[in-house]
Amino acid sequence: MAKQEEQKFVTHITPRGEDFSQWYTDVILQSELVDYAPVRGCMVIRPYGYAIWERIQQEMDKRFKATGHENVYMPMLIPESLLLKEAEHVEGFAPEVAWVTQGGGEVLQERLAIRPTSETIFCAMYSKWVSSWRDLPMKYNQWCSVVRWEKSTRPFLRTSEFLWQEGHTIHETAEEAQAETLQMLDVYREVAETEMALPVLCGRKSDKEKFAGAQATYSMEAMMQDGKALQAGTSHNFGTNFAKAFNIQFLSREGKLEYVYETSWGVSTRLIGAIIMTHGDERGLRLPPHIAPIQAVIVPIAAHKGGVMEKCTEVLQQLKAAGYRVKLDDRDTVSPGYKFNDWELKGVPVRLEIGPRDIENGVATVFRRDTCEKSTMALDTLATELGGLMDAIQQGLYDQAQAYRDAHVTVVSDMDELGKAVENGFAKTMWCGERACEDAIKEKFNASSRNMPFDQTPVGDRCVCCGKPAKKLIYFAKAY
RNA sequence: CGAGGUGUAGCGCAGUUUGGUAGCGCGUUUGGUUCGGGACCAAAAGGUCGCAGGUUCAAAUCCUGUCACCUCGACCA
Repeated sequence: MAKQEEQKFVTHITPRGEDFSQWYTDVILQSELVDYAPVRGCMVIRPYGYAIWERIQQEMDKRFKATGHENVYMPMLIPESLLLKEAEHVEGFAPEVAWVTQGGGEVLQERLAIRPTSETIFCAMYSKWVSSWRDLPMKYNQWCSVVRWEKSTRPFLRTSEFLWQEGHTIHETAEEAQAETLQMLDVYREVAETEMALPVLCGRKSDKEKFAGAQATYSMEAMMQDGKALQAGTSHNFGTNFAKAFNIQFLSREGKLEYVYETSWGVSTRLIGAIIMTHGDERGLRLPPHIAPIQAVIVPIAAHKGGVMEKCTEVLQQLKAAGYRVKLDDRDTVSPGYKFNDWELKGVPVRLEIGPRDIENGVATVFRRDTCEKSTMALDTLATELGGLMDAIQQGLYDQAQAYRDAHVTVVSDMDELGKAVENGFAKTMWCGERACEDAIKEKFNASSRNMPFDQTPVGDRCVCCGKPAKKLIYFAKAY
């Protein structure tokens, strides 16, 4: 296609290569995922954006249930005294907590925190609910929003209030808690890879980067198209830290009073940001078929002509019956060309054009969003052929993202190389395990340690920063 | 909190240097013709120029103050 023609499609989005932030903002606003709220640092999630979140919820929830978890709901307001019980936890969250100090015209005796996370209130309830080893494990999850008063915000990636899921579990033994921690990280990885087509790097966080109050934090890290890292999900093992602070005890099989072992894990609407910044292109979003709220859109051509709308409706019913999420764009106020661009911007994986010419030939013109290629498919076998196409798009997006990620991970062994590597991706390197070296890298390159992968096959024997004997294989990157 | 920037129609902006009738593009409304890659013609609606003072015959424009938002740092999923 000629260059000028190509340009026509994207006149209203800042080209991705020029200013990635601006591209991101243009895409999320113009595809009607979000709008800015009249509240500091908050966003409004519009129907199309929320539909993506619902898809993620469905996929996650399915797996939570399958691994024996149940959904509950905890209050949004947490008494200050409760929040203060675990010292590290308070220290970590205090600066970004929002407080309620009065209600109904009265000043409260004890101010209430708007939850920045719900460990404390889950702990308060668990201490009440557990008395015997027979009560364990307790594996609860909640879908809710939390508030963190961040200094700077960006839709989906960091907002003052955000939607998420937080699982909180308590167990009889350390081994069980560790297994739960790793299992849930693996659930996240599996959903990210198979449903969202996001390749992720899983591993353990350094002590500097771990969750406030955790014994160990594990994360999955995704790479955005500007080379920056996005922490896409975390799973924490608290050991007995919180149990001791909140006095969550049970009588063991041996009749002894013991503390429970606790975990928590969460993913947020940040995942939507990850999908956008991983798969998006010059025309806007590209949604993987598995999580796309609309998998195929039917655009009638010359809709006023006899038989066109009838055929479109027929195909709609046929595909719906086959289990696809399909939409017929029957707006009569805009031209087909406008619709093409509109749905491409919104990332719908497949577009079916049906006009007089197609009907005459018994076909639909099929446009796939990932490659922007057009072909035709026979109308009578459309429902089955579409399945193969969806799979190809799902896989294509994953492969493309993985190839990009792999091409932007650089193995480095000294600080100069590390500095260059984090300019356009991740640095994979060796580390002595000292906080001082992480601080130095942060100071020098504004990059942080992402995680230490489970596969610790060394790429050297010296710390990239201090040169002392290395203890860990680790990733460094600039992060969102 | 440090440094920079921006506030004019629903959105994006011009106008501010040199004070003098409030402008443009997109969108919206109505009618008509169109419909295989962001259609066209005609008509119309839409503004306390962020807010408060001041200077002036006259302020979007000059002066003072103030508020909000954005970008980059520090902090974070």
